[in-house]
Order: sequence, then structure tokens, then C-alpha cells
Amino acid sequence: MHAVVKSFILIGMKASQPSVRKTGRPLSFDPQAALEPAMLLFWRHGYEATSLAELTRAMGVTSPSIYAAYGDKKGLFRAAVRRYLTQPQTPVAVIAQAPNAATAARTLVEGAAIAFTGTDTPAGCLLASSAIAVSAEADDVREELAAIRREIETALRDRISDDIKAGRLPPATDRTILAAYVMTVIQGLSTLARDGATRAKLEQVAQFALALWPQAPPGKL
Amino acid sequence: MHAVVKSFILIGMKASQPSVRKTGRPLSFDPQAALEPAMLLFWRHGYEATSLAELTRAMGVTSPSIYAAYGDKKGLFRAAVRRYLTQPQTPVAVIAQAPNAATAARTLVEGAAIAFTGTDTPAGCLLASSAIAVSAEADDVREELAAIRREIETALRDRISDDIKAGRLPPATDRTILAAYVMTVIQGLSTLARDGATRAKLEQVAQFALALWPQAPPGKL
DNA sequence: GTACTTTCGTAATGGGCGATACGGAACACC
DNA sequence: GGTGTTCCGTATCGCCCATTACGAAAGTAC
Repeated sequence: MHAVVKSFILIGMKASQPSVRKTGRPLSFDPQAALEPAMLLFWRHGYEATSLAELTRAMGVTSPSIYAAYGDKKGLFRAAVRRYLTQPQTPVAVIAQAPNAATAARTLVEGAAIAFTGTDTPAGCLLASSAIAVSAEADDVREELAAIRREIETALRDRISDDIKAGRLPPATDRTILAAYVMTVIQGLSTLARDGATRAKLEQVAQFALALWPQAPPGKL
Repeated sequence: MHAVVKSFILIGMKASQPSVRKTGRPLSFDPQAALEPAMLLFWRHGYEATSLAELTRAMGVTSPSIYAAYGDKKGLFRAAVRRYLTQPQTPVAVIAQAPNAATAARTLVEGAAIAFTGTDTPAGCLLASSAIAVSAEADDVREELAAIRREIETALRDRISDDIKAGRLPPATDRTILAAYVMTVIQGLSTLARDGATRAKLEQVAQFALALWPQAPPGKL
């Protein structure tokens, strides 16, 4: 019975168009579209500091409908995080599609400086800042986001490994530290943006930080 | 009357030894010493996710006594932050006492890698992580911590200016970006520590990041 | 000892939280 | 048009939150 409920949730969330269900009263809202204002609220105030009352007001959906569509507050947050990460594409996809690790890192860091200072969105990064210090009851949510962050770091580290093997990076490069350094800069940029730093400042810090990328051995680019 | 209460609070918090008050039932706890467990809780769970019930249990002080000594939850948090920042000395003092900006930055970043991975303390930095995403009611607390972060950044930037004028740094050095870069790395290290990174890893990232410090012109060290 | 001052612990305050029970409404199916 | 199914809105649930009223307790002052 619990599995049945969950499958409905997945159906309701995956498709923006009318789902495969045939009978019963139709949904009066688009569960995918309603994630937008929820994502913005979680982005601004974080997971725990965003109340259901604020969410229902911003989404234009009553709480029983939210619980039917997403399960509970954690389910809604997870869906909002998924939406956040796929706009326009996930960091892991960015890393995979870049021609090399240097481009991947540059795209991530420069993209962070821009994404963290959007005029129509809250400052900083939802993934980096919305569940850092949480209560014991929400520790699973914090851990989920930490796992995503580690996943990105691992993907970048693997790309660096490839470049070292291919001779595009010096053999002495420490792939683990280099990947961790890039993540450190991105996380730090989120806090600076939240503290009110301008886009220009963030972009300059990003450029400065990227100057540490090891140079390719001669003739191996 | 409100000012009177506040003066009592300051007296009670500044002196660990018996205050100048003569009459009345004596305090049954040391308001300064009781900040230690409160600081650790705020450090671990952040300002909003730490409840008064947890605080009273950890401090061994009932809530009316907490309100008499610190005013309210925000007052207790501010006192805990002050205690955090003065162990062993404030970042601004570290910057002021260093022989030059390079040493100041190195001391801050290397100290962060160690302080953020203590075995007897929560991971990460209380200043960097305890009030990042907060509700509207706690936005003043977030802003207060942001002001402290900006103060540290400004102090570092001014130290860099001195070094440029004294010829210890290249004239083309952008003091604003260099100071912001150091702050970015420190904030990022806090998140990495919270995500479970080891002290060794943080120290290596710190060393790596510090390699970006501009070299002094020849003969000007 | 008596009066005065301050802090103590107990117990409660109103309010907001996440989550839900329930009956009516809106569709598809036949 | 009747039946079955699903969703909607209202109203509310119990719980925990930060904060405080109140009377007893523990000191000093005289």
C-alpha cells in the first residue's frame, strides 16, 4: 500500500502533461510547475526555516494537496532540489560533457559566480546553503545534500584522473586535492554571494581561484 | 528600566568572578562558563535549529535563568558567538598581530583547517555555518554574522594594502579580490569539514589554495 | 530576627509547526 | 444517470516552540 502511494507520487511528479491515470477528479495544479516557487523559498530560507504555511501560499496549493503530491515536507524539498539541479543541467552532466577537466572546472566555477548572483533568484546556492546546520530530525536531509556534493566532487576527480592519464595534466597532480579545492571555492562563493557580494566581485574571485589550475605539459593540450 | 536590566546582563557576562552586586540571592551558575555547551550546540545545529529545551538541558540552567542572564535566545546566541570568536583570539586580532598580510592569510587558512576538524568540537565553523539560511524572523542574526565576516575580510584587505604600499606585494595586486578569495576558501573549508572531510584533506586543500598568494618582488621580503 | 533584594524551580502561556480527518466536488466509465 | 474513483477545501489535530507569571528560597543589610 505504501509502495502504491509512492508510485503515484512518481507518476505525478515526472510528467508535466496529464498522467496515465484515467478515472477520478483531475489535479487542479501542475506538480512540476508548483515546484518553482517552492524551490525559490527553500533557496532563500533553507529547508527547516521554510514553513508549510509559506509554501502553500507561494505555491497556491493547500497542504493536503501538497502531501498527496509529494508525500511530506522532505519529499517536497527533495523534488525542489532535483528541479534546482536540472536547471539547465546537473553539475555531474556538465562535468561529463566538458572536453576536459580544466574546462569542467572552469564551467562550474564561472557558472557558480553567475548562478549565485541572479537578479530573479535568491543569492547563493541551494545545494550549498539550504541544509548546512539542521536539527537532528532533519539530519537525513543534510546528509542527502552532502552526498550530492560528494558525488559532484567525485565526478570531477575522475575527470582529473582521465586528464592525468592522457597527459593533459602533470603526473604529479593530486586529483583528490584539486577536486576538493574546486568544491571549496564553489561552496565559499555561495556564502560570499549570500553576504551580498556583487556578481562582478564573484567573477573576479572565480577567475583568480582558477589560476591555480595546473598547466598542461608542453604539446599535450 | 530596560537599560538597567541590560547593564546587569553585561556585568553578569563580563566577569567570571562574583560581580559587584551586594544583595539578593547569588547566581547558582557561571554565565560565562555556561556558554560553552550552548556554543557547542549552536555550532552543531545552527541558531534556529537549536531549541531552548536542548540548551537548558546542556547548560544545566533553567529557562528563566537563561532569560535573566542573556535576555533572550538571540542574546544567548550573540554571547556564544563572542565566546567562539575569542578562542583563542579573534580573527581580526590574528590579522592585526601578523607580521604581514601573507602570514595573516596563512595563519587564518591553516588555522581554519585545524579548527574545523577538531575531535572535541562540531565540524566546520560556527561563524560560517550557523546562520546561513534562516527564517525572516532571524534575519537580523544572519546579518550580524555576515557583518562579522565582512569585518574580517576588510581587516585582511587593509593588511594587504599596507603590504602593497611597503613593496612586500606586487603593485598590481588586487587587494579586494585577494581578501575575498581568502574568505571564500575559509567558508568553503567549513562546508567541506561539515561534509565529513578529514583534517589531512582540509590541510592539503589549504596549502594548495595558499599557493596562489602573490610572490613578493625580489629583495623586498 | 526582620526587612529587602535577587534568583530559584515549577508550571503554564499563546502561537506556530507539520500533518491529517472528513465530507463535498469533479471527473471517467458504462 | 448512476457508480466508482480521485482530488479539493475546511477545519483541526497533537506537539513543540520561545517566553513568562508566580511563589518559594537564599542571600545581604540593619
